[in-house]
Amino acid sequence: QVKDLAKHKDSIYFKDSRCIAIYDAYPKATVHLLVLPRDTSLLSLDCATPMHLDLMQHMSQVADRIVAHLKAAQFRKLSFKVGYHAIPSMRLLHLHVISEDFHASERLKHKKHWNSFTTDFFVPSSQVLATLEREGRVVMPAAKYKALEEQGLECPLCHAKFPTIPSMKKHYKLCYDKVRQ
DNA sequence: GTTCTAGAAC
DNA sequence: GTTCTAGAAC
Repeated sequence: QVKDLAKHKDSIYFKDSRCIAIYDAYPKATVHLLVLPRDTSLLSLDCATPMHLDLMQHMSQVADRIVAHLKAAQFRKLSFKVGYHAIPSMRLLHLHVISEDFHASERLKHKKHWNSFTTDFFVPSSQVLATLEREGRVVMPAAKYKALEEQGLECPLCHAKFPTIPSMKKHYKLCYDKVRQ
């Protein structure tokens, strides 16, 4: 909820005239930040118009600069994703900046959590911008994305399937380290 | 988001 | 018996 942003007061990572980056209160990986527009009339991807392209491109650039900054400093071993949830949990547009070590967070507890960051439910910022530029709007079909959110657990690296979150995370830690070495 | 719990899976 | 999930209630 928008009111919950109040509790982020002490967790501002970056701020400029058009957007603000905060630490997610429930990080689903080692690093999990949100980039929010300061223009709170932009509530979701549904209401994004070509008028918002400039702002959303700026948010994307800020996210990319944050990733570069993190990788240059203490998180040089991590890789990151920058994107939007197709069906967001919070009202007010927010762009996720998240490291891909999803096995590392105790906050990632449920299948929906896993699927929301490892499947196409997570839509890269670049893809959203390209769609908005080409089509003038961003449509997220509810049925398609609900299905992605509810699907069985699958490793995004090797596509192996697992029945439970603990087994999924245990595998992913190994798979992630293997891909990385 | 959290806690609680029934029932499935192991 | 223990682990885990999903759904309800908050």
